Amino acid sequence: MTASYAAGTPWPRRPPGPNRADERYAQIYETAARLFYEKGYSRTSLQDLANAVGLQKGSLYHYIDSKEDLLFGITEYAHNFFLQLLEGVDEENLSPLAKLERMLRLHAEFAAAHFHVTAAFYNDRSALSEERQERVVQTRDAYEARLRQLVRDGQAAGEVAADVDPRMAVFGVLGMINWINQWYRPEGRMSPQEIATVFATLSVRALRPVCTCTDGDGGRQAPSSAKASPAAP
Amino acid sequence: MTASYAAGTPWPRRPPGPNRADERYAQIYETAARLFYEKGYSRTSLQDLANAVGLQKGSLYHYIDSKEDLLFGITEYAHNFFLQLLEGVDEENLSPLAKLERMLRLHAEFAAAHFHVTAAFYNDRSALSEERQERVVQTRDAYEARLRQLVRDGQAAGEVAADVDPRMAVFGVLGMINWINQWYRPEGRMSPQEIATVFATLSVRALRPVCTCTDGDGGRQAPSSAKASPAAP
Amino acid sequence: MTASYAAGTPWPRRPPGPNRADERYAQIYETAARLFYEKGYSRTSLQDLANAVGLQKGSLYHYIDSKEDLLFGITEYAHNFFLQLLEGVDEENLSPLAKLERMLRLHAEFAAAHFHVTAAFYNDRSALSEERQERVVQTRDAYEARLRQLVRDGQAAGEVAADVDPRMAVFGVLGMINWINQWYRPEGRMSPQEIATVFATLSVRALRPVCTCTDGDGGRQAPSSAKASPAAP
Amino acid sequence: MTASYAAGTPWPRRPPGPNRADERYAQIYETAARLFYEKGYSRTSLQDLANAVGLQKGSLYHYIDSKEDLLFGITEYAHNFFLQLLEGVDEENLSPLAKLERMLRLHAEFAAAHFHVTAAFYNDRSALSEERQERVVQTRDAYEARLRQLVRDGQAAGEVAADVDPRMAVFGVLGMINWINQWYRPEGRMSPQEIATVFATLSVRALRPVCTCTDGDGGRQAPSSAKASPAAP
DNA sequence: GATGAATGAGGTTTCATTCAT
DNA sequence: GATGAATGAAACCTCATTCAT
Repeated sequence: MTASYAAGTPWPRRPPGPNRADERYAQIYETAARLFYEKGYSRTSLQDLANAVGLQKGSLYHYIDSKEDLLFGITEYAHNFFLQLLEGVDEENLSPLAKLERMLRLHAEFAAAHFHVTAAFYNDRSALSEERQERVVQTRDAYEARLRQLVRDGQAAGEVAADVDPRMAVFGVLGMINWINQWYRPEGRMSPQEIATVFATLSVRALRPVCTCTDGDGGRQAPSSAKASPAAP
Repeated sequence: MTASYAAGTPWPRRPPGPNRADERYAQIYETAARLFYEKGYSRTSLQDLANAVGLQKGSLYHYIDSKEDLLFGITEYAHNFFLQLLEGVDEENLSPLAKLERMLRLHAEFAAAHFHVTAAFYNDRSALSEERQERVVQTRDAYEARLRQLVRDGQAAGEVAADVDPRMAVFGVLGMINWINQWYRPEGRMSPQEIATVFATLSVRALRPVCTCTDGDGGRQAPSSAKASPAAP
Repeated sequence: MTASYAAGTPWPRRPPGPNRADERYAQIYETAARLFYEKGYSRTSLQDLANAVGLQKGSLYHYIDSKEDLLFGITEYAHNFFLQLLEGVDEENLSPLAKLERMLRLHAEFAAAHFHVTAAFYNDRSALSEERQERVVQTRDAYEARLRQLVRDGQAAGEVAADVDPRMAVFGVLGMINWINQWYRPEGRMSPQEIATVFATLSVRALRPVCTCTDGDGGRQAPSSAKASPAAP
Repeated sequence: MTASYAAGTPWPRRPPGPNRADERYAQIYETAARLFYEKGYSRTSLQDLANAVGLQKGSLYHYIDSKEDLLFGITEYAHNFFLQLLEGVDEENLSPLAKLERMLRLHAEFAAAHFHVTAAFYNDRSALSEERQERVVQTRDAYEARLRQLVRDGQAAGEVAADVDPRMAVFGVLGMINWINQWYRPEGRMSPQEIATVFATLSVRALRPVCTCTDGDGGRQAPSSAKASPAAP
């Protein structure tokens, strides 16, 4: 797997061969992703979509069988990304934390580059059929399990602080990344790759063992630590 | 402001005086928050809500004027929390990073304790009227600005690594926290306070200056740093 | 079972208790039965029905959950009739042919008195869900099997001509009766009971052993018989 | 008219001359008849038909001008049969009851051999234009009138029981025959001709004068007669 | 306070039909 | 002859909301 995720045309096509209608498919799915991002899946009507692509409402049904197909097609894009990510990363010969960092970087880059897609993936999953939700959830769970394992491996290797709770740590770094679609704008200052680097770095810093030396007070003055008792009830 | 956020009955009441119907208001708003969380605001019908509280659909209109009122009431709960958080934290005499850590801890505790509320706040904001959205966004922006300022202050004080981008850092820690509603379950192993402590700690560790000493390998093995060139195109 | 089939209000009611909306239910189902009879189920729109009962299209959904419910409710009327008919007739102490005649008479009377219902039952069954179709078909088959058995019993008792094929005979008499809805009009000359008597009599005459005596020419001039060779290919 | 009805290619053709596309016409009309039989005219879409014949929906319009054309073409097949039947039977020199038996036999044979056609003819007539319906109804009425006249002639000749109501008798025998499409299957035990013979025989037996002699108990034990008072309320 | 009938706008979907290619 | 994109009307259905009781 390369650093960038760019499957050719990710959207479903009905006729298998090359087809001059492929542009329409892409146009429809891309517009749908944008509208779902802007208003939410349920608040986007097919009338909205038809208007945006310049078709009649009914004409959309040449390209889809149901509105849910649109959402599913979009979530499949993300789903397939995670599947590839799961397969790809183990091929490389890296330390656990390096692997983790690599996965998070790729994930974050994808989350920014395809923020419409990840927004649909996370916000409107409940609009998919039970069956389809389960598929998505299974892959998501496998992905999270892989990340947790890397954290544990990193702890065994001394790369990750022993007091880190792998579950919490993974929830935390995923939150950072999956939150990107809430604020990212393509016209913004930073590219998806730059954002990915920043977040991968922040994640690694959060996980690494706490420095205990004295030449610098970074570690000492941390105003509280994981051992700190929780705030008063 | 105390460590825990617990405004008495946060839900709106139409008749201003005390009223034996207050329970109904609370029941309706709490049930709505749960349903919105489970299915999304738009996919939850007032019939669903009426069924869940044991009323007829029409009877709900004794308690609300519109469906949006429910969503607004719920988001107001979060909104008011942020307003209080903004006011409260400066009263304390703490270093910037300590203040930041305190805000994040309170925020995270709220995010877990009221995960239904924060989910509605972030996922269904686009269903509010323009006017109401703007109000919410303004407060959110003020909150984020305050956090960024604390990061910058921390950098000035040497508590926060100089190479941290305040915008990215704040987006990152907010993502961690606002993601809590995606995985938190009240019946889970950790209490909101414990979760809050963990995330506050992780955040602080991510922000603090990188340790450069040699007595310990925490710093050396960081597999990449913020200066690392982004992944290849 | 009495000779006439008159269950009080045959149409479904949602709230179980007595209800002032029962009239509406009856009005809607009766109008639906009439419209389905006139134009067929598929060619009758809910708009047609709404217009006919003076409601808005959407208001019909207070009384039904789907258009198919209307068809199902109507076919249930016939379905229940056949179930009662199956149970009821054996209680009487009659000869096989007398029982058969009694069932056919009751069936024919029902077919005329409720010609809207039987028309829907037979013409639009394919619009019901698979599940519901199967239910109906099972009962229909049980009913036909009972009639065939009565024909066979009649043959054993010498009441029915031995050369009669029970399957064909039952198909024939059912055809007679189920065809009633094609021509019956309530304002016509004959009442359902009169029609039922005529058809029961015709059926019995068709089944009885052929007379072979000579005092009368009834038997002799039958222009062909079951033994006649089929028409030329 | 021969005993079997087999007009060469009954389906309409647009280009009047002979044409290698005739097979397509036949295929389309026959498939349509089958589909209409299985699901009803209104519930069969042109997409269903196109799929079944291996064409695209739009391509059907090379062969038809409208969906109704298909139904009309099919009903015309039956319509023409009845016209031929009306013309043909009087040429023969037979007694009234023999003529009647002959017509019913031919009708029944047609009804079985072309059960798809007769099903469409009777079930979906209401989907034709007013004009076309009227044409069909006129022919049907003429046909029924001819049958009634034969019954009356048979009564005058003493071949048919005097107490038979010609209208009812004709409705009855037509019901038997027109019901055939509800149960006939080509792979069944009996051929259309055998079925036709059975039903013609049953009809004749039902109509003939009741035997009043004593050598045999066929007549005496008829459990009720046309004079019997109708069943109790 | 509560009901439930009724509304009316708008949602997703189907489908016969047209037409440029 | 055949395609398949596109249309537009109309279908079934949902639902927030109103209101007389």
